[in-house]
Amino acid sequence: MATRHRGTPAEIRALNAFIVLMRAADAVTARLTAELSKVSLTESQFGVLEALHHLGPMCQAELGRKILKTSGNMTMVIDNLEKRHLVRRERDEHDRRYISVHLTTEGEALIGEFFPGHAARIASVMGALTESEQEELRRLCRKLGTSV
Amino acid sequence: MATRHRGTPAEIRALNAFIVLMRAADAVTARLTAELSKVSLTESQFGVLEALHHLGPMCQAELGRKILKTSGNMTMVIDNLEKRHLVRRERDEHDRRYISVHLTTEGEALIGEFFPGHAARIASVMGALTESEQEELRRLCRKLGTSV
DNA sequence: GCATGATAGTTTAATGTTGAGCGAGTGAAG
DNA sequence: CTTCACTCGCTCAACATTAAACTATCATGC
Repeated sequence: MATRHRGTPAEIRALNAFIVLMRAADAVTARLTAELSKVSLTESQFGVLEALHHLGPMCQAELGRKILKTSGNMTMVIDNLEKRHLVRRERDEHDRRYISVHLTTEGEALIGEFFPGHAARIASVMGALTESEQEELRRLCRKLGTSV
Repeated sequence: MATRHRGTPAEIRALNAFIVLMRAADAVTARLTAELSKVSLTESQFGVLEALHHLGPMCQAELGRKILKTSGNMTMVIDNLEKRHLVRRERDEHDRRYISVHLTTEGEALIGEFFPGHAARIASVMGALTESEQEELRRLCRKLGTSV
């Protein structure tokens, strides 16, 4: 049989906290991804549309930095958005290395219609916690996220 | 310019809590994935090895339930582990639909050597929080995860 | 025995993801 | 001006991921 790993109580406590953190993040993500799939958007595609919607046109590299993806990845994600005419590529005239990505009218309509519901769903899910619990979760996660 | 979404204070609070939750989960995951890549293991591959190490041989469908992946996915992940001789497939004689997956000596050695450090790294990351903060995070995430 | 339905695993198409490397364009230092 | 370092976007190989269709196997009920 397998040899189990035995940890200290502190390690076991940390592992338990870690596991529920991951499960919670997965559960919320799964809930939101299910809604995204109804409009045939992946998480990355949504991230791009949302960034363009809220921040205006920007180049692929900057989009990649916003949604934490590599440049090779951005090429594919934007290719697929472009196929559906949700975004449009435009070569920068001043610095020809850059390609700024713009929402089309169609893309603007889609994200403008989808986002409010998306935000409401997040609020609904987080509503499982009280106001003070949400503030505490925010504090703990911020402490954790900035320490890594 | 883009039209910003305006939410209620409650919605904004929920969105902020949501964002830091996701960032924290991403940050911790990135930290662990970086270590996994040093032994050329993906998250899914590690999940399979860990499950086999701690729970003993089991079939692909059960492994898929453990690490929350589809059956089609398990075929590829286990294919890749098998290529590296870390696991071995064995057709069940009683019910020939099942294929039980076993760790090889090589696989057992790898996960047995890697796991303690993995657990220690999780403990180290979670150590950014005090003992009571970890307990509180666990409580909040459990409440959140089970309500979705 | 045989039809029916359920389950295990595989395959395929589409998308995502990374990492590495490549070619084009830019800017600065010499 | 030329070289050098850098950035940008693209390509490629490998692996991940899902959904759907498919095959093989088993169990149940007639």
